[in-house]
Amino acid sequence: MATIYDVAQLAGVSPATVSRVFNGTSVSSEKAEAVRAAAKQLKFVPNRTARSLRRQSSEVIGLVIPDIENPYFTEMARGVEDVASEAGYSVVLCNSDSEIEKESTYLDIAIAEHMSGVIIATASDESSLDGILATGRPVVAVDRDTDYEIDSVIMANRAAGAAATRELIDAGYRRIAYIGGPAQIDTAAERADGWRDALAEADRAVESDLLRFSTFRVDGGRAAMEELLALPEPPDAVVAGNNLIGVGAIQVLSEHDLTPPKLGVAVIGSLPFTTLSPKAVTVVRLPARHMGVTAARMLLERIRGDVQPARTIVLRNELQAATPR
Amino acid sequence: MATIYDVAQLAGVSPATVSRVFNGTSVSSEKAEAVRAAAKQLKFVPNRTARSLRRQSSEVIGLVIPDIENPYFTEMARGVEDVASEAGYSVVLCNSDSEIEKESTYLDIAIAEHMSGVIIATASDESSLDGILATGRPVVAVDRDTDYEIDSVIMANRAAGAAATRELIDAGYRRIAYIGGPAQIDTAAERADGWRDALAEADRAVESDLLRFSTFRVDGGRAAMEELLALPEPPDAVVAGNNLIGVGAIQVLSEHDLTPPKLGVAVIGSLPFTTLSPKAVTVVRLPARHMGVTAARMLLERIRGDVQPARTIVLRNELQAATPR
DNA sequence: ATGAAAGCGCTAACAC
DNA sequence: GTGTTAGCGCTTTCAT
Repeated sequence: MATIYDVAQLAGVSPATVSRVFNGTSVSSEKAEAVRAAAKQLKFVPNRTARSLRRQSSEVIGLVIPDIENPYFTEMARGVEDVASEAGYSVVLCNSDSEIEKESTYLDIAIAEHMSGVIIATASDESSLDGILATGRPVVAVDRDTDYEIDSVIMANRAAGAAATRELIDAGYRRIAYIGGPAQIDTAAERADGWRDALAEADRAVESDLLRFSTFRVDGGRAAMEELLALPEPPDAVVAGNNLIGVGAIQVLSEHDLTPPKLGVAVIGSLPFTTLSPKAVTVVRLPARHMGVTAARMLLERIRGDVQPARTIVLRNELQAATPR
Repeated sequence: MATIYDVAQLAGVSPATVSRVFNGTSVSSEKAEAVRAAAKQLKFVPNRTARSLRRQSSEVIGLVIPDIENPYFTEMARGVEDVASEAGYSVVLCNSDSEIEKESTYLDIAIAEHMSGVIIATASDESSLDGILATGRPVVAVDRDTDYEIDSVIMANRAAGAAATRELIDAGYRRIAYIGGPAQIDTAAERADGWRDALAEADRAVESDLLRFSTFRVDGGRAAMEELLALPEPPDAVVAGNNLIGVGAIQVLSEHDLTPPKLGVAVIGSLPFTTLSPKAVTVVRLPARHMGVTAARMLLERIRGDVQPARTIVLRNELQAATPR
């Protein structure tokens, strides 16, 4: 691997000049040309490690998400990546797997690798950002809000839960259940609150039997749906608290020959790769990519030195209603 | 941020001793204790950048994939990650978006960041690994083979194509189309060869009208399926060259009220998050996670200095047949 | 505008 | 077993 010394020697200049050429500071155009030619000839690639060590920062941003196999998060990752790479930053994707330990390891890596900043969808409300924030690096929370005074981009979860539920009410369903993620995750709780809101608003009883907190994964949706169907008085409709729960629930319904809209289904979040008719299921789309884009922009502003007070941006969701039955 | 010098001073030892404690070389237990105590007190985190610069390597492996939104690749990423983190390595996920330029940027980053090795599903057969291989870093190819003499883990693509097709033949379908990815991507071409094999084996004519090369994405599957249905003599079954093509094709079929098995469908790769009855579609499962696991193990062996000749591992696929109609 | 030189934090010879 | 020291490749004062 060629270094700036090799390039400097070949170009007949000092290493400092080579560095300047690659950092856009003023260099006479002849020397700059010579340096570029030499660099090309030697296939010189600047050593980022050395640069980071010297500068105490690197043009890398960390993106920590709880489930890399969830299309909601990969869609968000795309948004982050597009903005970041546009600005010359690369994105390191870290999968915390919803485990606080893994999450904290990745956060340590972010510090140790001198990453410029971090965008994180926390694994739980126990997640600690103390270490990374102590280094002064900017951190932006996405999807899930935190107790820290940091920028965050979240969804209108309560409104989404209410909109989904309302849609099923309007379609004429009577007993509407709700399957959410883990109760201790705020987004799950808020969406469930929205479900309650909509039921109350329509003067419906809120039966605790019909409220299920599960996992934000397909198997969670499956298990909860099975339980609901086994109830003495099963529901005639269900709100799925996220995309994967929706998939699991619909799978179970199909197996029981209750494919929607036989049993009404509304999903908070897009149904990934669905092969279902879009008319059969109500979808409250969450703008995941947009969330990523917004978070990345905020982070870049902070990296560039913006010091205004922490902002929280709440993204509106879009209702894609099924046709009433 | 505390450095080893701070720790050394507090513990009353030399920086080298601190380094030794953190690298597991022999240090008297009293001093080791003192160092650990000092490190804890100062919240010392070893600076990976400095370590990498010095060691000319870092415990990070790069994983370059062409589509982060494709569950096939994220499933593979999980496999890689599980093995890597077990061995103390972290994984940096890079999305080339099937673009050679992005791919080569990420490869440059891998070099510049001193990553220990790279696992790559190449964007195309034009992909150049010259740069990264010149550095002596191990590279393992996954999913798509390369012209380089490197380890690779690939699927039995031709066999998968044949198995999928054979299943439709056995189920009694007469005109079986094939929708594959871009013809210049080997995996796409090989799977199509399998389709030809199976047709020939059954003494069926191979009509070029029924062979479509598209993209490996949902929209590609949709477009090709629409074209096939618009044919004067449309097919009565179709083989989808990958998971996303399968999703697109089934979407179009559902819209035309031809939901499988009305029109037969076989998919090479798992149908992600499907809500379809598993009986309706033949799936030739590709062991993506296993591919990731295998590739990661091979890479780690190479990183540890294994110098045996390049190996190619071909993974068997599993047939999950639909019930014959 | 350019060069000389110090130093980012760590590791690995090399001495003792 | 432990300390001293050079140096990984780069950026950035400070002179010139």
